[in-house]
Amino acid sequence: MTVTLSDVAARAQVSPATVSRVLNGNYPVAASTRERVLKAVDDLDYVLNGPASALAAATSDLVGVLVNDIADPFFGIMASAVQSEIVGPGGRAGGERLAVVCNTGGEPERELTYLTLLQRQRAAAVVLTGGAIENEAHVAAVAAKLRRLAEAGTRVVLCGRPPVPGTDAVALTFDNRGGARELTEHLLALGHRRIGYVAGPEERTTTRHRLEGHREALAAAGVGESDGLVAHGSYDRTSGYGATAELLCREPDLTAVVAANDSVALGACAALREAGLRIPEDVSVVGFDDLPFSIDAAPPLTTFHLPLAEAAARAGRIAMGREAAPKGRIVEVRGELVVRGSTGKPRV
Amino acid sequence: MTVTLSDVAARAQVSPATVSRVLNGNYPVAASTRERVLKAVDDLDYVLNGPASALAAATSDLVGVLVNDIADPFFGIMASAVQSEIVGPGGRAGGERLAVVCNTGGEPERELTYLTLLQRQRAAAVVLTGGAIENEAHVAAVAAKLRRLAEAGTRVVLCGRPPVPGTDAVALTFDNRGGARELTEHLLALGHRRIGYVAGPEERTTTRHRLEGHREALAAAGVGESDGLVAHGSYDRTSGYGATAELLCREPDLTAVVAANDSVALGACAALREAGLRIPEDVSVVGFDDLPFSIDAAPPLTTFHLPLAEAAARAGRIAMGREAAPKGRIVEVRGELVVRGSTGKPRV
DNA sequence: CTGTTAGCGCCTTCAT
DNA sequence: ATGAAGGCGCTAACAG
Repeated sequence: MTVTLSDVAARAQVSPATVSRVLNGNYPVAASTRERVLKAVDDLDYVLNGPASALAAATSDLVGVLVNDIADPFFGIMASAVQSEIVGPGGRAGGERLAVVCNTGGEPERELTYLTLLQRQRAAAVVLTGGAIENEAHVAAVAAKLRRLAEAGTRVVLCGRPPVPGTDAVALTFDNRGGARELTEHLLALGHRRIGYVAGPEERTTTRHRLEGHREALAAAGVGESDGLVAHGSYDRTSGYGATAELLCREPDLTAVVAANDSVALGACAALREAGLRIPEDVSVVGFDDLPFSIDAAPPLTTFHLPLAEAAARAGRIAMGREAAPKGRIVEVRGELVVRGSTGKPRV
Repeated sequence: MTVTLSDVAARAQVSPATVSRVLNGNYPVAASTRERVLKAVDDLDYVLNGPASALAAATSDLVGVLVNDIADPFFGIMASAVQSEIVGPGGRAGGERLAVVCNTGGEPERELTYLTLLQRQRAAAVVLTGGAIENEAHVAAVAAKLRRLAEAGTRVVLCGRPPVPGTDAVALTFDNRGGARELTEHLLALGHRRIGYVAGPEERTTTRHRLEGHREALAAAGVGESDGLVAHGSYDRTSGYGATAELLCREPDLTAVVAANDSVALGACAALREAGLRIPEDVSVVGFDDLPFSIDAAPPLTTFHLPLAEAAARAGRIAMGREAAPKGRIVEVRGELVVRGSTGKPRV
């Protein structure tokens, strides 16, 4: 049989209540008593029953982290940072709190399913990372879920996505629009005029904001954009490869490609190389996010650096109530243009 | 107040037990009754109380995944694959089961702490990924913990680490020794004789096995290895950069560098380039794992491909009892040498 | 197929 | 500072 609190109590010759108090450390207990209890715990190799505690106390030490795909470093970095900040009351790392990572794959239903599952677990907090899906019905459904979670005492923080109307979830947004603008301005300044854009999936805030930034820069420079120069795909290398090949077909005179993110940019580079084009001599390429591998790519990627780990760490602290929520409950996290070898003057 | 099972029962005019049965779907219930219950659930926006269920049923739908660092794609890929296979009884993806990702940072105490926390949660299964720490006391402690978990009904699967003596945890091991041997043989066949080795942290099975494979190849070729040609560090780019610079100092005539993994290899490449050496004309470099970014590196990395996602998916299925454990409870996952642009003949 | 009856193991007032 | 008692919300026999 599994050993329970009362077993420990019996062995330590105290009441179960006392053992509970020692274990939770949130109530005065005589030092000598504590010793005895701790010894009994040790002797019996006792481990608290989480579900029972959670049921009785009506709270759990689970923290949900929603990501599109944890295999993508963009999300891995954020998940890691959140995790490092959700240490328990003791303060020791690897502490009491457990991170529940949920791969939504960017699918609306799974996002909702996981939110429900987290609610079911009575999660202490939930951090939603990455861009949101921009579908009216879905946004409303998410808002409703977040409201329920909040009512149940779960703190909700968004990291990398815009605030959800109708909720008071804290939002740390990324400067997607500004970053994209800077990247395109960089290309324009170099003299590029025929610029292709490999966008992410439609109906995503990240996709839209980055594309808007790009268009703002073009408009400001008085450069018209033919729609033929934008191709949508998913946020991965394969998609970048395919979309770029397609773009090249439609517009062989392209001198630059703006990619939705770094992975897409690498796919774009591969496609360009296969078409016999050199980077950046023939075509310049820019990414977005500045993931660790960007600096080691061939050539190193010009991109927009997002402080993912810092932002997610902050999200984690806010989720834990260890840091006050920002004024107005929303903050934009700034990034920074990083110029490397993948961009240069256009060929003549 | 939060709505409970009995509220639903009352509204549907059935007993709580019946509601439980339709919600768990593991017991015959009349279609009409089910309808009524489901409607009540919907009307009331009812969400099951996970801790309460777990307590009553003595099992939870939490699955632990231990990783060194989820920000590292090596672990991210495995965590993602495990996650995709732990769908609940319903079979629908994004199902009932939740993955608890635990970043141990490769620290022994945190590994034990998380194992205890998972035991506390009455996790349905635990998957331990990546190499293990080779410290006698720690191995014994882990073995004891795994035994307790198993006793409590938690299925334990190791993915990428050797079996733990004294437990009957299923182990999917990686062919680290064979892979390293093949990589070094590849270099030897090209004519290299002065080969540096940038190893991972000491006291890790992965580090030791890879180093052993390397030495086997050298020995088989009758090439002596001076200890000055091995440098230890952690499994990341920075460490690879530093260790390579150091190696270069000790042995400027190096014609090849074997790195502990792909990230380390990229760091090595950076260090070599900064020393004015071309890859592979002056120095060849090989990595290990074949992470996605390896193909886009400059130059593309020659490495040893490990089917991480497949292996972890299998680990996930075994952990869920959806796939039978292999004979003898241990299987070696094979990899494959991938020759790319980072290796060539040594300079003359 | 459905209702009744006991707990699951712990936390938490309320006393002492 | 400690003990006693009730209940958190659900599941799992057991009847019927």
